[in-house]
Amino acid sequence: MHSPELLKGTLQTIVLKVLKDHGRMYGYEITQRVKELSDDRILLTEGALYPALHKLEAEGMLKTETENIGKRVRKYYSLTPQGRSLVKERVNEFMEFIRTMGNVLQVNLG
Amino acid sequence: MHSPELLKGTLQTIVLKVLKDHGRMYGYEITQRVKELSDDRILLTEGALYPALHKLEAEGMLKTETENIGKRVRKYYSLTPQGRSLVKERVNEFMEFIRTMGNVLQVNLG
DNA sequence: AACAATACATAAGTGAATTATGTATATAAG
DNA sequence: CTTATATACATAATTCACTTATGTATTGTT
Repeated sequence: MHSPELLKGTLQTIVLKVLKDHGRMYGYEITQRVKELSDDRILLTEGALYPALHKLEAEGMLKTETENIGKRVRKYYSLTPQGRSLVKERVNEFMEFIRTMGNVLQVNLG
Repeated sequence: MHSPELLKGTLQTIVLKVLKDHGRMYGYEITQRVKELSDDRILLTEGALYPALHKLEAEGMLKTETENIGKRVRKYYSLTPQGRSLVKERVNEFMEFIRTMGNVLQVNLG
């Protein structure tokens, strides 16, 4: 696992980008996908993920559809057009941040 | 300026690496150097910097020398051998984090 | 004379996260 | 069969690194 400090501020970016790349997903699925993509290095906690999803939905960035799987309920999230813009913004912001950090730390990233 | 959320957790890494690259520096000098290296994108606040320096000193990562410049006092910080190890650790940690984020976000960083 | 820059320091407040707790179904193992 | 693990959601309490605010004082600029 990563020193979790560095992860701060990246949750929204991660959630949005994963949703963009994989389309319609439910919360638990997002945690598993991120775990897989990060080779077990990023383990999203439910206490962080669900509030983040609710917030993005309230802001109109995500829309939801509820599905019954057996007796269980699944809540699928997908990007709205607004959400699609936000992904680009957030990813660009992150890449810009990395470029800056590369200069400050004088290291070659990527 | 960057969305400051992303900066969280990078302060120690920045301070240590800048001290490694430039040797003996005082607090205000560090803020100016980082501002310059980041092209005005990272502006360290005193409220964050000074406590961070004090903590690193208390942990034996930095040592200090006080100098009188006119009637003003300057506190110069430099890395201890332990501090030198920590820099490598922190920078490696950051690069590893970037690599992971590259995989999760499916983008080419650097 | 007034303002900005230099130079340190610490206390109060914020907010995104962790940790803890709760509910419930499905499946594998023993 | 019953216990543990995985699936699936949700929210409240707490933490802690940071921002913001405040304080002191010297030096350089307009």
